[in-house]
Amino acid sequence: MKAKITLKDIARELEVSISTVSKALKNSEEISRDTKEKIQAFAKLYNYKPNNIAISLKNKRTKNIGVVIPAIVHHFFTTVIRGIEKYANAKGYNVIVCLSEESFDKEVINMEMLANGSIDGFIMSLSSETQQKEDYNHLKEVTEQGIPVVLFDRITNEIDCDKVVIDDQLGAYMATKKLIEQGRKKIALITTDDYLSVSKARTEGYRKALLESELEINEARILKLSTMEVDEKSIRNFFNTQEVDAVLCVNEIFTVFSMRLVQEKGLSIPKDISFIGFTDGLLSKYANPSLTVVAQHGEKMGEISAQMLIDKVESDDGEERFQTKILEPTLVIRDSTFN
Amino acid sequence: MKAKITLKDIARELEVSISTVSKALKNSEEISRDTKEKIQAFAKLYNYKPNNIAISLKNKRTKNIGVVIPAIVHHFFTTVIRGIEKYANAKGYNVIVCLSEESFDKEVINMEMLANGSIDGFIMSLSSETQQKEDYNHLKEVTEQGIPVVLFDRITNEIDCDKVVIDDQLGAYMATKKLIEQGRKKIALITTDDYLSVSKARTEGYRKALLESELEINEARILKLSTMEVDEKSIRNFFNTQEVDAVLCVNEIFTVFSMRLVQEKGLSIPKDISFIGFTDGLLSKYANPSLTVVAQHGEKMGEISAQMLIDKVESDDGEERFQTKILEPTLVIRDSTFN
DNA sequence: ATATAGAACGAAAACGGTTTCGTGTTAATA
DNA sequence: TATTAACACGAAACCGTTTTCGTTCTATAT
Repeated sequence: MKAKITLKDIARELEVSISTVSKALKNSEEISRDTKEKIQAFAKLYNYKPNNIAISLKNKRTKNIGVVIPAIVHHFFTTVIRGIEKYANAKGYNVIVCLSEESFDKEVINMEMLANGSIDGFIMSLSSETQQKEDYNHLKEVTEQGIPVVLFDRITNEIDCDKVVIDDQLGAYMATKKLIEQGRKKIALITTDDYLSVSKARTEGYRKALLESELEINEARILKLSTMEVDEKSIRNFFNTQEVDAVLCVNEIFTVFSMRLVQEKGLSIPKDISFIGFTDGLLSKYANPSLTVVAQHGEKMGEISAQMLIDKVESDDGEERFQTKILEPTLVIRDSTFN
Repeated sequence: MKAKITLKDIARELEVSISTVSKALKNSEEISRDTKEKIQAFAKLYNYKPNNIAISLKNKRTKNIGVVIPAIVHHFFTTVIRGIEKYANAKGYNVIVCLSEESFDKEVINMEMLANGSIDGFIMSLSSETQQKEDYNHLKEVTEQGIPVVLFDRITNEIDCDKVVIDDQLGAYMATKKLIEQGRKKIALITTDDYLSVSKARTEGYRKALLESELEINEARILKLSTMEVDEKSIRNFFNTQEVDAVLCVNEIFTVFSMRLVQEKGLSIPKDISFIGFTDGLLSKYANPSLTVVAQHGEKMGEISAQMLIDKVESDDGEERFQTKILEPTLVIRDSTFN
């Protein structure tokens, strides 16, 4: 086991000072050709690499960015991470991922752990519990300490920081419009409680499209699930009591699950009933029939978030100007609707 | 913006030495009651938290663990991360995730970035390119430096370290046996090239089961895809030329894609043909019909990996004893096979 | 009154770098 | 020959902790 070699080791071995070694390795003009070559050769031979921690301490910059998300076993979030990784890595940053698992407390703990010097900034999406409680003190503290934060997807207006979202309302609006164009009249919406910022916006888009088309908004056709898990009983009951010819769901899982229920009842998709979901993940592509969805462009969202964060981190902090980037959702047409 | 307060700040403000503050905050016996109370009160008031980086430098321990995986948009890997997070967080560790994206070079770069002090140990699964090249020098270097490594799922025998895998051979064996028991005679295998350790093991399990049951092994019934992406043409061609009554696939995606193809041909699942896949993910649960799969227990795998790694990190390094944990796969029966 | 022990605290080294500011040597210039 | 500038290098501070080893002072024992 050959332990890591340090500047001190090189200095001792070559009988020069630590400063000389440091400068030589940075190719400083101050050091003579000969000395530089000698030191550089020695360093290469012993595979010297500066210690990141020491550099972080000196520079007060870790080159780490903290990502706090509610869950990772969700296609959307994994694509966002991928985008973040892509941009961050290219810029020499590492990504520390923490999961809140939709819990407020975990979110707070994770942020506190990271905020004590481990990272240069946060990219995060709020846990459902946090959005429910509307308690954002942990975010306030962090921003007040001057740590940059970028919020994506599940955001809040309570915090002044950069934000990246897709236009959820527009997405739902586009989807609903599409269904209306195809002659659907009784369009259902399966969503979660309004405390989730995205669900709320999507519900608004749905309503807007119906209003515009002078279709009645039948509240009974809006199913609000209190949890993000598939509440089989509620969904089953919904389809047993409501007669609908199209369904918009706020995620993939609700969609494929609903499709199965109506297929069991002998309905044909999209002949008798159409479906549109949110999130262009594996399920959408491989479901049977494949799903028409509102794509959220998670990877792009991750890249933009990372870019905004790193810009802030590396800027000389002159002014505090925050922006909110709103990405346009895209409708990906597949077989759960007509073309 | 109130910047973070340091020991030095407290010392200056309270007119004591830095050492006294440090000791007082750790409730050292050396410091008088009065002084301790005064310092602790002050620290709490200004919300003092020690700087992680400084502590890392001092202790030569970062409380970070590096996770290097080939991809994150894969259900299996996300469940593993979840397991790692769960255990690591409970032990006060943070998880730095790096993606190799199946690339050897990225894997090497990521490891080098992290190996210079950023982490206390690695948990990783090899990229396909690495397994193909069989070049493990980056791993050797890291282990030689005394950095603990735990390999999971995609492992190699070339490296002496702890390992966690499921018994892939057994998984494939169990699955194949199940199909045989149900009267299937012409069982196909859709896999990837053998350089992937897991694919190789699964192929062996498949062969073993057939041999045991004295069924012929028809090499034409084994489809080896050169990439992990869905090679639509090859798969389509395979089903057009081969007559089979059951299919074992090494992942979910191959399975659902194949199911669709045969469904298009008018076959009924599982009446005419059965399917079993690997990985108990969303696709399996929500496919139509739902998938019978060999569950890999990713979350458990992650937990165990984290446990093994942290044990090593925190042990006093007395001896170098490495173990390989082999988890038992489980057959999850759903609707793509008979019961 | 003197030696001694313990209490309470501070100085300084250490972790591994970077960087500023000397300083000694040499060579060029007046 | 004296002055000066350039060159090549080293000392030391600094980042924020922890920790060892004094040191000072007081109180007790002799």
